[in-house]
Amino acid sequence: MTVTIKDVSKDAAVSIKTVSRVINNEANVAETTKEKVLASVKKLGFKPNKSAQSLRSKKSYMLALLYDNPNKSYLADVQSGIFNACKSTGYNLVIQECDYKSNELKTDIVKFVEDFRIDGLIVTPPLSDMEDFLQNLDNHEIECSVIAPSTMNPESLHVSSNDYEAAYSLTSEIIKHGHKDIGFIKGHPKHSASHLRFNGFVDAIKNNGIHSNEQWIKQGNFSFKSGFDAGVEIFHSEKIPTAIFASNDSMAAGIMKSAQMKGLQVPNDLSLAGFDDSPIAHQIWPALTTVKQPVEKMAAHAAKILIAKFDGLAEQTKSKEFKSELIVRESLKTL
Amino acid sequence: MTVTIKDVSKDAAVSIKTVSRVINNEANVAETTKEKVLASVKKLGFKPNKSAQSLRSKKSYMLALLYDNPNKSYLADVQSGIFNACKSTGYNLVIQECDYKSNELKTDIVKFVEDFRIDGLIVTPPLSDMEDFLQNLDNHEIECSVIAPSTMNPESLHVSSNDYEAAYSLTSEIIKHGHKDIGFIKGHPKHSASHLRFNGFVDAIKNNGIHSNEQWIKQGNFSFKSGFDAGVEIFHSEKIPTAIFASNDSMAAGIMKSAQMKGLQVPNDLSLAGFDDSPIAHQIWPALTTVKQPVEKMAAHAAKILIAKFDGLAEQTKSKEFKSELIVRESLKTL
DNA sequence: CACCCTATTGATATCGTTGTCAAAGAACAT
DNA sequence: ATGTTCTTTGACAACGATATCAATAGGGTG
Repeated sequence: MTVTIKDVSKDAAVSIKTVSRVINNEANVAETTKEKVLASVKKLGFKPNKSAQSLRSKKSYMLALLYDNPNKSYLADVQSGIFNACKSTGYNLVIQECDYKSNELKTDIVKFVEDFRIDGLIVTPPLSDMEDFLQNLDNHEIECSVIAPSTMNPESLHVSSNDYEAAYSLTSEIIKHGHKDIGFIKGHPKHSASHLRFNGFVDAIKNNGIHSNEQWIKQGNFSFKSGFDAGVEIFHSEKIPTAIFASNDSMAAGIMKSAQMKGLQVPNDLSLAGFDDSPIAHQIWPALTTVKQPVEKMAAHAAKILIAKFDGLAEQTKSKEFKSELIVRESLKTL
Repeated sequence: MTVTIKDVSKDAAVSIKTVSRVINNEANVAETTKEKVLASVKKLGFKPNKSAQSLRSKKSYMLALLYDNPNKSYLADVQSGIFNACKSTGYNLVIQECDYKSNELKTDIVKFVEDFRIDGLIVTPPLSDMEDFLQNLDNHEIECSVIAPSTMNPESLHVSSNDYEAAYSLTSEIIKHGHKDIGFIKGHPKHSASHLRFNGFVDAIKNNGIHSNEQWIKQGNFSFKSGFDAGVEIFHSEKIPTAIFASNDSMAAGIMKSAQMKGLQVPNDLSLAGFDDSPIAHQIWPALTTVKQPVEKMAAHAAKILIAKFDGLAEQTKSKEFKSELIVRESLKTL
């Protein structure tokens, strides 16, 4: 019925151990033997039994995605990227939602990994920004690949994006459109991306000789509501900015709502920019000027380097920084 | 180190087979023996090894989610529900993206299930509407639980929502607000939900003695763009409706954009309603009147009844219809 | 009391792989 | 020719659970 390693070994007239060596790409197998075995594998349509491999080798062939991020679109992209990377590797993905504020987080995750014998973790913000959490994983010798960590340990596996540069260039773009009175909504303080984006904004402002108004700089948390609230506050002040840069699209949408409720027209009375290019960016009117990160590619790469570490692939799969892309849409007007 | 069934059997002074019987809830184990074993299991913190179970019992303890749906928010909710249902059961979820238009879909999925020894499938729209696809799974004796199927075979496992009733009552609500000139944007023709929603609309219109204008009824496909295009067409006609009911929120957002570009104010010049209560529904201004389905709960139930079938749980977990909730927001105005 | 039946329990084979270790052969140095 | 090392290969045990089937104990029946 189902074809096993034994069938292959008979067909190829070698021992089962030799077949095992071939399918695991082990060294010291004669080239001719290898070909013979591979031919039989193909002919019989042999697929190694995951459970048996897993049982004997004490590997689960399962990666886990750790997240605590309410952004569904981001999560979907991350997942999609990882799945694609896993597709032909024999690894599977399980998803684990976390609570980054929980006191038991560290022990819970260690327990989770041990209970399910997870081979490796892929960690997303804001968990990727928690030094002690990552350190704890390291102490327990749990392999992981980190997406957008705050500090990039050259030893650890990670992928990052150029948030600082992207925020800098988006800010410059806003300035190029003639804006001098620019507000900024910060992201969730626990996400390192928030600080990178803010720093990019501040430096661009400074280097263009523009003075920033503290009243127009508000703390948000990446949620629509926090953007809305920030907007309400800003539009309540005596003088309002001509442009606002929100650290993500949800908050930008929140600002747009508060502006429209106040009777302000975007972009005529107020220019607006977001970050992430989430679906909402082009589903509202006017569509948002924003920055698109290759989230899916980043996640795929994070998975690839993790798997490469397990399977010892010689490929040049290393930690890497990805470039974002500026997307200028209707919400930004030239003064 | 890791504690096995052997350790438990020693500790409880019974055979390993008896331990196995207890952890699998098999019949014919004396109550006292059972308690003794469970005490040891707890004391030692024993967790059965998935791979070993899987190898011997020829079950993978893996469910797969089949989808071909661009709606990330819907997908995230479905996943989330399934994960919650799996949490304490020992089952894991793998996600499989499909192309419902592919000719090889049927064979690909059968191959996928056999290769990975998937125990059961959870099928989402539009795959759940493809009779022959489902029939093929049945022919291959592949277990599955279907979310929102077009025809509800009482033998099959499924969960459904009351799309027809919800559309009927949302339409009635619009009418109650004084609207008589109402447009409708149909959803993707391959989704049975599209027809249910349309039928609900049509019947509500009829039963309230209102005449529908064919020009205001457009075919969409659930995408933002199709809504936008439909809006452009409708607003191009000599007389425009006072309200439009779009079969989902994305399309409603598309209409809103086209309305705003045409200089029409929502809800003053045009009332709008969507369906799904996706994030965008409250992230645009004015926020959308819509219908919220308990997607997460539905998906969780779909997983539960599937798992119950495998594990033979006696619970009253059966196919079930879930009720939707009407959410009235700013986009609907009383004339 | 002998007999049968049922409920409970355990000894052992088994699932399909990889790990261990030793053997055989090739290659090379002495 | 002999010893040494390295490459290639295979026999068999092991991973940790469940399946099979037989053994035992207890209860009811004639």
